[in-house]
Amino acid sequence: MEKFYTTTAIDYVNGAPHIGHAYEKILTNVIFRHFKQRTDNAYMLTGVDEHGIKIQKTSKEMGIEPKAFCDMNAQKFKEAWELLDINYTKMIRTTDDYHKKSVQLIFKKLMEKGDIYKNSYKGLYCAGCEAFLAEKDLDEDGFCPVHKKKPEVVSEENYFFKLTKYKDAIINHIKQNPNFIIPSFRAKEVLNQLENIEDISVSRAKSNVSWGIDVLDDPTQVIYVWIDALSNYITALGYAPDKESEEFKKYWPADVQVIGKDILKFHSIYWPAILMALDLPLPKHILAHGWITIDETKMSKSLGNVVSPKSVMESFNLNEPDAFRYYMATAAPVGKDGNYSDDDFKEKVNAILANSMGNLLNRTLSMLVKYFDGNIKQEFIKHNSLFDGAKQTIEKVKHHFDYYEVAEAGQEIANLIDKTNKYVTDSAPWTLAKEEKMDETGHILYTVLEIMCVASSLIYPYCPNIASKMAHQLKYDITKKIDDIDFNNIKEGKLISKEEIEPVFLRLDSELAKDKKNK
RNA sequence: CGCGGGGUAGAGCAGCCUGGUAGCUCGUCGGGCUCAUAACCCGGAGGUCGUCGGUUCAAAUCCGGCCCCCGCAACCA
Repeated sequence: MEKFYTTTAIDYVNGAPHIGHAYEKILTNVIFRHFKQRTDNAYMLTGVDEHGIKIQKTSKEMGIEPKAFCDMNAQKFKEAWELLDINYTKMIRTTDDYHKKSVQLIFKKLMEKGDIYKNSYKGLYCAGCEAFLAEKDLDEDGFCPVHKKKPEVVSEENYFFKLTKYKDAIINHIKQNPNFIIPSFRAKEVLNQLENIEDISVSRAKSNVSWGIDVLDDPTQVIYVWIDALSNYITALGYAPDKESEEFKKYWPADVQVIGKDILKFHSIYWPAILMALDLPLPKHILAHGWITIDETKMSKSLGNVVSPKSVMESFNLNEPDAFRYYMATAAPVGKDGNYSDDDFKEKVNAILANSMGNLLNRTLSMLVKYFDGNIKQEFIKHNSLFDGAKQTIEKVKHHFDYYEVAEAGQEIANLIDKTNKYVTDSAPWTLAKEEKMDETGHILYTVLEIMCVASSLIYPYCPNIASKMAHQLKYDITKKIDDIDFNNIKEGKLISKEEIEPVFLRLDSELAKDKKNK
């Protein structure tokens, strides 16, 4: 694999990041970290969307400059991703100078090409929606159903993008590339939507919306969200119509662009059309993920059930995000909705990260110390048929990631751990040790430790801190590429002492359990 | 007839494309083990796979009707 480029949607910085924003970033980051194990040239882009009427309004209400308001909120997103160990390559802000400049040139190029034209638009405008509404969208009273206000009749000179020109090409592309949209059932939805598309308005009168990127040579107009926000995926790499950067040439087209199902239309219709108009190749895959509900209820500000990643970490006293990352990444099969609840979170991470995986390493290392003072002897080191199974697990995990099945890949890893736990119990090394069959005992422990090296590599994208702690106790090089994983990691000699053994992940209720015992 | 997704053990889900003894995780009950983070392993109980009908030697799986939930339908991740 030569390179891997993945992107997230850019978040609108009108508020603070919540669990939904976090879900997408974690999902993308797990994918990114996996592919980093397969190529040295992996790139993950994330970012924030900062223009538009809502930010203009909110900042005005707060009495500060829009840019200052954006700075403040962009920082919150940045901090949240740090907290979650999202090691993105770059975070773009649509207020960045290089982005604004490129967007202006992109707009200009599309105009010169004749794909953008000026037209007068008269319609019912809802300020809350920041959009023109059709008659059929209004309720019985002629009000905007979302904002319960009567839209104003506004006539505006706008620039329009000839979306319809690319309609057939996009339909063909989707039909000829069944994996372009993941999951595939969403492709049907998009094809239906394509039947009814019209040219889209890509600018706003500056008198209405001033907080945005100016149209070159037309001081009355500001570039609207489509071209501004969607272009981030290429401007971040240094693309401009007059000059394609080395980075752009290296990474574009994107391998997978991760987005929420709500913005699929824009990413599978508008975005491809813009790329076609620029004579650029389309991304290989658009991955539309589902929603994370909270206790089976859709998260919304009005319900007051918005959960922030920070609060989850705090309520469980977590000082590293691994458990949260693992839970989020495996919360739902690819493209489907998942649910978050405190109980389920605790249950799941305890079962897999502590009881199965953490405990397996712990019990094995403890025995190695107890029976061999932490030493691996030459006689222990020989092939075991479990290695063949582990090799298959690696292939299965890779295969799942090829289709961005992050939760499914996680399940494969859990299966490997379970199988190994069973192997330990079935072969009962503690009994063999009593019978003084020491070579046999040692071989069993050695086998498990080799498997744990593989497990640490595989779990690394989900839980980088836990995996690193595992690797440390195994003296294993966690930076190893996935295709270089072999079963020659545990060497003859001293591996570990009693003091060095420590649980890699503690049960979330372990303190509680202790308290109960004391009573 | 707007479009789409779904209805499978107490809970959450997989299986459906490529029909052939109904599976996973958690919970629950019983047993085992004692190396380990009250952990780990084994076994049991629990489902007429929404419903009615069709195709077939055989249907959770294919086809049709109906009922019920949930999303989307110009920007809420």
